Amino acid sequence: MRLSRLFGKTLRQAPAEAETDNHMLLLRARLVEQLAAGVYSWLPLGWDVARRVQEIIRAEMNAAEGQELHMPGIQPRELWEESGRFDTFSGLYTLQDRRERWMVLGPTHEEVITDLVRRNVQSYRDLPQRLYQLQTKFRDEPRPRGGLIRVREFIMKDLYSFDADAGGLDASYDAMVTAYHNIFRRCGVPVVQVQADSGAIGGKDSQEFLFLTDIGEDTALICDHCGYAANAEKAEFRKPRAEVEQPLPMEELSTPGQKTIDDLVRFTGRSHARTLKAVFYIADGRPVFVAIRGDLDVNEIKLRNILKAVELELMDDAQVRIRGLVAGSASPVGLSGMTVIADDSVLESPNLIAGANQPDVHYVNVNYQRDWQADVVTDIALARAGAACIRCANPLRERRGIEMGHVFKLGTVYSEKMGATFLDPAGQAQPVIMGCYGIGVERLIAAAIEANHDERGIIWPDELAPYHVHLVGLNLDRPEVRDTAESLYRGLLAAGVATLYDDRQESAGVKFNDADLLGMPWRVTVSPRALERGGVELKARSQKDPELVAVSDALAAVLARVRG
RNA sequence: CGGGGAGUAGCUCAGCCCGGCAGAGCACCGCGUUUGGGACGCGGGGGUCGCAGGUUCAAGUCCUGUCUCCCCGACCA
Repeated sequence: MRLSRLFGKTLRQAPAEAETDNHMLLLRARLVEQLAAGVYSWLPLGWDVARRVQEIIRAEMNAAEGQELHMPGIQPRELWEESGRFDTFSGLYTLQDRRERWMVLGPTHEEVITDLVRRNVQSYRDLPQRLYQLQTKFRDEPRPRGGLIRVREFIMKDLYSFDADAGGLDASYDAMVTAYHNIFRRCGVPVVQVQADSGAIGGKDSQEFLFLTDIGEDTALICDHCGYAANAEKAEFRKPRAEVEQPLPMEELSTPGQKTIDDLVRFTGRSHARTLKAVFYIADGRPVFVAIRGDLDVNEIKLRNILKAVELELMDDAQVRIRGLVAGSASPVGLSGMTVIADDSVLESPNLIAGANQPDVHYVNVNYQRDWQADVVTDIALARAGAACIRCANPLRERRGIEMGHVFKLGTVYSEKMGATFLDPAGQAQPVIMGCYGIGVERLIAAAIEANHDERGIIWPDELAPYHVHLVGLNLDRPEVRDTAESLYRGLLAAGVATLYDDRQESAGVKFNDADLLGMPWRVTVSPRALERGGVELKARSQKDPELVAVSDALAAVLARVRG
């Protein structure tokens, strides 16, 4: 490709909306252009990268016995009602056709693939199946952000596995995990595999592949000692033990003006772990009282899962008053009329300080079971940096990360609801056991740039580079330069090397800066200065200084490096 | 949805407080001189100042409404 003909000129200044390095580089190099919030066009150079990423994904999916197919973006609402997700999947794009029939723009394809499988799989002999596609997804995100990091329309690789038994699912899942590591390695993006919450997709086990970076919107907790790693949404940890004491009689304590846990700690001189924190939520319209030890915070994802709630929000002041709760001194003691969820930290923590549900009064020596009970006692605590690893008790490290891929063991949640069954060897109908596995292409490319750039521009990993050689001609008005450059260009093309030839009438500075910005792995410079020294210059994007190769050997030398 | 910020040329922004000829740099076009890390001279093209309404002799500037975009949070894969 001649750079003079390439659609889209590089930008010296990034548009104001870009804040992260990858976003600025995507825009400056003209890989993408924004059309609306979270909606982007791929320009030719960017689309070339996107195609290469998709080819890597295809190769790895095929190697893992995946079969590619392609499903519709427009899906009938009824399918989503069958799975129960029409009302629960937030951000679903819906539309009506001319006969006023409701349709959904697919944000994911569990429903459609399960429908396909129930029509086409009858016997255990038809299993396993691993079916995937590279397809455009639509999600009406509450807040698109970070350039390509969170968008409303994007290409996703989604593979769905169908197995006859749990062992089959494990094999499919493991094959995908291996393939994912291969994909991210080939794209130059380091990842850590973490335990994850399965969210709106459903199912039991799920893991995410996080690219650790300060610009990430997820939080990972990592144990460097034993290797435990989990998304903060899911992370478990060993809670600090309470002091062992005999339960003492519960008493009132006058606490004028003391409202927060911190107030109580200062006022009483007791530690945070000796207090009981109360938080109130509305879960799908129902009031919920949550109690947790004062040194811990509520993990709202865990809480939502316990409640099986779609919407979970903190009560506002008016609702708190209506329910008869006293903010700042709310108490589970004597509480009735709402669901009470307690973190298991309260079980073996005797003699806590809790609210008394009257202003300026707290109770001391509150003990679970004797003084109050919850409807559910379980782990609903949020893990933080320094918390003790659930496996080995060493302190966890907290890092931000971007979710590059997510794998789920769905089990039979969809196959049971949608009647996707097969006959086992005994002739019994069984629900198909499913898994699903997703990678976002846009996000992967953004991460690849974030992980592979310097202050001058992108440094493409070999497999993603839209061109492998960036051929720079300086002073192309001189015949010996032009002839050498043109001849090299033709030679590279004939040898099948993807080459971007900067044939513009621009100064050396402009051309070198664009070469660094665009980030092709190899730069070949043809100039009067180099020719006088008997050759052309060859430099890797990652190297500082070029080497000189003889004109007669130039083509062979470049080919050796590029293919090396 | 809550909080904050911004919409003026393709990009970055000034002008708005204090109403009075729409500007700069980069980019673009022409001519010439240049060419090893974002050259220079001369000449030129490009704007319903997000949109609607209002106030005024006069609105980019003041008022009201509205839309869009960005950031933080909520939420979400």
